[in-house]
Amino acid sequence: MLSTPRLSPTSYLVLGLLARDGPSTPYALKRQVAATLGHFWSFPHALLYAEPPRLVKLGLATETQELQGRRRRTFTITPAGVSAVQQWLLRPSHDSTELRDPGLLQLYFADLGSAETPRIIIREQLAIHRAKLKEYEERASSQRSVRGTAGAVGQLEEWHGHSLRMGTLYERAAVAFWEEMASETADDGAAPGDRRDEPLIA
Amino acid sequence: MLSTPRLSPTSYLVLGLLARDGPSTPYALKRQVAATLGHFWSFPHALLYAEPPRLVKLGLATETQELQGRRRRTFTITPAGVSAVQQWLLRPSHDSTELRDPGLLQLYFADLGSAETPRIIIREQLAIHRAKLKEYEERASSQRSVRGTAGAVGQLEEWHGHSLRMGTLYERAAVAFWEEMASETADDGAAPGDRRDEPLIA
DNA sequence: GGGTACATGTAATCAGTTACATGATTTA
DNA sequence: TAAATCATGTAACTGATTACATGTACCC
Repeated sequence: MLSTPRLSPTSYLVLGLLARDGPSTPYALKRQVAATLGHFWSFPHALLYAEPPRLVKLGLATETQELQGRRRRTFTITPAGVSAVQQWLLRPSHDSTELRDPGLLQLYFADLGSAETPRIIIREQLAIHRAKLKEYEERASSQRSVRGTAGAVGQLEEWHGHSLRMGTLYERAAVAFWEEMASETADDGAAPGDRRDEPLIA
Repeated sequence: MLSTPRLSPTSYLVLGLLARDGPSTPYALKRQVAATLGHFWSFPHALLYAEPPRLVKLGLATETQELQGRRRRTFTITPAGVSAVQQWLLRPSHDSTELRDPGLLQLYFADLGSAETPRIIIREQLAIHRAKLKEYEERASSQRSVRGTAGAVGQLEEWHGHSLRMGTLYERAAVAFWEEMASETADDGAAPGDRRDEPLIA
């Protein structure tokens, strides 16, 4: 397989799902994504309808369509597709993580607002990230309890769980970050720039 | 100011920089971004050339161009632009953080490769994130030492520092995550799915 | 004075996003 | 059977990415 013109993360997402779950409709992909990576890496459903046809054009998948009823389109990965994923798996992604946080962007510009602006932003973001963290942790504990009754889960689910674990760790870091911001901005009247670093021996 | 048609994060980035730094060329914006948010939220330079003209069309900025030499284009924020930023600052961003990590995507599909695939991915990602973390921490400590000699820095630089601090926290979380993955995959022969959760009392 | 790195910009493409639209199923 | 929700898809737009291209300053 000579280098197919650069595939995007979206391409590999779709290829990977097709490889793992077998022939799928875009809707099935959507479901799968929403339950896992979709929590912190959004792939709007239109993307998952648009990507498979691209893969077909590249010979990495094939398409069949129902003739009656919903006329669902089902996509199947080709051997070329499988080998594309496998090669990609072994090619280290040097593209670094994109951490696109609108709240952080606001904080970055907080000095352009009024004196209360930073506090408002921080309070909001703290609430948002705490909620998200809680959601992750609840999901994790419900997973665990299912496993508790049913015994060990397969390796597949375990890998799925990993992505959420990263999400959890990120949210924990985010909560810690915003809490730190909150304490620096606590209304002792001092603006963040006024304090010393390491005010206490850590 | 009636609702300008939805502005993107990029719009606010540019508006914010124009508001803070005064009239700027796209190149100046590029420099500024590269030194701060650009570390974890990429804004390719072409974007920073494309966005200001959009803002001009919306009446949020104005443009002047040198007539000789490099014919640089300089953009200035308008009062409408300033008020747009300020309103945005007070409107909580409910859009949640996008955490787009290609390495994590690979891990998610690691089971599609060979038996060694997970280990390879994990090793690579661990190296990458450790390097990035080190870079952040060195940058932070050099900042501190500058401050140590020159006294307190302005509030501006402090806010700038915040974004990098979030970057640092994220990288720490990432390193912790990949280390955890590494230890789960340590070659005791067990695949991750085979182990119990909480094998030891933590 | 020639090379190298910085500075500056545009054009073409393509991916991602929003919006729209409708068919099928479930539930009240 | 009406309402609500799930399922399925397309079209239009526009923002993001890549690639190209050239000018200017600095270094040896």
